[in-house]
Amino acid sequence: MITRELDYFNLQQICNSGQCFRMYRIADDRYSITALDKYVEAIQNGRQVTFDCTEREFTEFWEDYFDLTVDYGKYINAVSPRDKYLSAAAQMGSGIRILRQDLWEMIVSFLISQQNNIVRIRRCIDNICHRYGERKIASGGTEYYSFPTAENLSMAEEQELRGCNLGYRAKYIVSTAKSIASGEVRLDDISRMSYHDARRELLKLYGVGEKVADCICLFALHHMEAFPVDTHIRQALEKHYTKGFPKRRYKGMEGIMQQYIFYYELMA
DNA sequence: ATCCAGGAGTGAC
DNA sequence: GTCACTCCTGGA
Repeated sequence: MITRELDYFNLQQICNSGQCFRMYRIADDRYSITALDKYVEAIQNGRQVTFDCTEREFTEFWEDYFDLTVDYGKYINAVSPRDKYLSAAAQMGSGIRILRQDLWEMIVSFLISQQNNIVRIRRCIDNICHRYGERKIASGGTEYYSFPTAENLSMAEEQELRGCNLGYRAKYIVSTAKSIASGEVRLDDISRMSYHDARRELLKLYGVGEKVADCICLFALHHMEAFPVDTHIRQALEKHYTKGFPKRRYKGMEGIMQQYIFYYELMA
C-alpha cells in the first residue's frame, strides 16, 4: 500500500476524461486500473490517494503512468482569468492528468474509438483482452487480462476480431497490427519523434486519421501540444471560440486544455 | 423505425 | 481540396 498526498489529482475525473478505457469505478471511491499487463486499485480520500501496490511497482510504473511527477498547478494557473469558459472548465476538471499510456495500447484503443461511444469502446477492448490477452491474477486475487501484443493481434483473422464487436474497425486493427509486427512501422522510433513527426508516421497506419493520431500523440506519447478535435470539441469551440481556440497562448499545454473542455462538456 | 455516437477510407468532381 | 457515401453495433 502506497499513500500519497496529491494536488490536482482526482480518480473520478481521470476515469471519465475519455483517455483510458480500462479504468473502472468498482466502489464509491475505489477504482481499478489495468494498463498493459499490470493491474492496480486506488482509493481517494480528498488529497490522500492510496495505491494498492508495492513501493517498487509504484515508483517503477504507476507514478509515471499517472504523471505524478508533474505539477499540474502550472496548467491550472496558466488559464486566463478573463476566459470564463475555460476557467470554469479547468476548475471542473482540475484533477485530470494526462496519463502516460502504452503506445500500442492507445493505437488500438483509439482505432476502436472512432464513431463509437465510451461504453462500447470499453466493452470492445475488454473483449479483445479476454480473447487475445493473457489471463493474470493480481496480488489481491483479482483476475484480469493483459493487453494483447501486436504479434498476437496480427495473427488474428478479421472475422474472428469482429466477434469482439469491433465491426468495420476490425480490418484496421489487423492491418495495423501486421505493419507493426512485421517491423514495417517501428513504435520505439515513433516514441522518440517530435509531435509533428510522430503524428505524420501514425497517419500512415490504416485507419488512423488526424483525430485518432492526435489522441495517440497526447495519451501515449505525452505530446502536450496535441489538441484532438472530435465532434464535441468542435461544437464547443464553435460556440465559445468563434475566432478559434487561442493555441498561441497555451503553447505546449494545448492537450490538457482540450481535456478540461472535453470533460466539462461531458459533465454538462 | 430511423438516427447517430468522441472518424476514416474511398471515389467523384 | 471538398463533398457524399459507406463502414458495424447498439441504445435511444
